[in-house]
Amino acid sequence: MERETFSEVLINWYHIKKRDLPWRKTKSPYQIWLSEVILQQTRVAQGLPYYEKFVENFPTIIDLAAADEQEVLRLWQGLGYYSRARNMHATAKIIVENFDGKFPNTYVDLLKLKGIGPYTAAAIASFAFDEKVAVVDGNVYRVLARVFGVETDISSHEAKKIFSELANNLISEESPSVYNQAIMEFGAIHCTPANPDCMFCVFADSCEANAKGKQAILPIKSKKIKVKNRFFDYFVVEQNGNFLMHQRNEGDIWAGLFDFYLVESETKLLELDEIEDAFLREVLSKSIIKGSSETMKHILTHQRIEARFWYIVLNEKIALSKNYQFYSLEEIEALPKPILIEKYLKNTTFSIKK
DNA sequence: AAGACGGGGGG
DNA sequence: CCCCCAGTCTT
Repeated sequence: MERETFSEVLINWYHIKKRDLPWRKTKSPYQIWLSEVILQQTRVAQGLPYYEKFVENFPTIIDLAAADEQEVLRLWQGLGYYSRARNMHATAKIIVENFDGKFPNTYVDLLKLKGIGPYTAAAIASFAFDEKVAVVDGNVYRVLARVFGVETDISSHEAKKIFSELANNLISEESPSVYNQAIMEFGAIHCTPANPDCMFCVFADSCEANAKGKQAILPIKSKKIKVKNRFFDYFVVEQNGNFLMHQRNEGDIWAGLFDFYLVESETKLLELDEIEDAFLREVLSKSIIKGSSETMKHILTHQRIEARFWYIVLNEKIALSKNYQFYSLEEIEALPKPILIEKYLKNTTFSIKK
């Protein structure tokens, strides 16, 4: 296929079929950046309400930079990959404080910012500044692998280079921005992972995968993720209507989010007499056990968590450690929390007496 | 080059 | 149950 033909056909398709999405109506690099970070590894349907919330709460990069990280994380709650929110917040501060609030306007400079990798730099550079640089995301891998019959393993080192070069050869000279939108839109709603609509495809006659019936195997992806089992016994310690929580550290899931006192096992949920944790032993000796929740399963891409929540009421004073603190239910509402914790709180009624 | 990092939706 | 999603960062 001629390159002119590919981008022209694609762009013609796009003008007819594109969805009406809010970040396509702006040239604001801030709003485009916001949408791109939200949409990393996230579907439009899931990200859309978050985009609206962020634009409403933080209309400008100044507002975002001025916010507390906890506030940003709370707004991000439920979207996952929380380092995206923390990196975005840190980058907002850098742009406001060091760059006088002006967004870097080239691919190369954008790439230097935290949380902005090759995909997002290309997206911002083309959408906001009309730079001719091709985006390469999961949609682009799929569309190009199928239409051009590229069988390079997309999880291999060389794939990034091969697909990137191909995409940059195909990109429209006149409207690189529209081309980038178009190829991703085409991958998202027409050339879908499962059941692509090849029957009514604008590339039906030229697509390699369609000719050879290889839609199901392209793109080729070899990497398999290992799933780790984890068992969480959470201790929901109440004292005078307040609950013990702390902010999770980096180096594990949910960094920066708040949860209860956690005892983890690699093999099974624990019974109370198996608890060896010294702090918890002391807490238990001074508490009334109100009961435990049903086992809750929480599935992440790379982890399968079984969790149980022990609700206990602490009657005596105790020395706190590890950045733990008591919070009222009202304060807890404002804290950023993992969905697992949010679900537990939602399904539990505490009989609090003060 | 490989692993870590969330949560939801579709088949 | 398995796969994928407008990827990036760390080791």
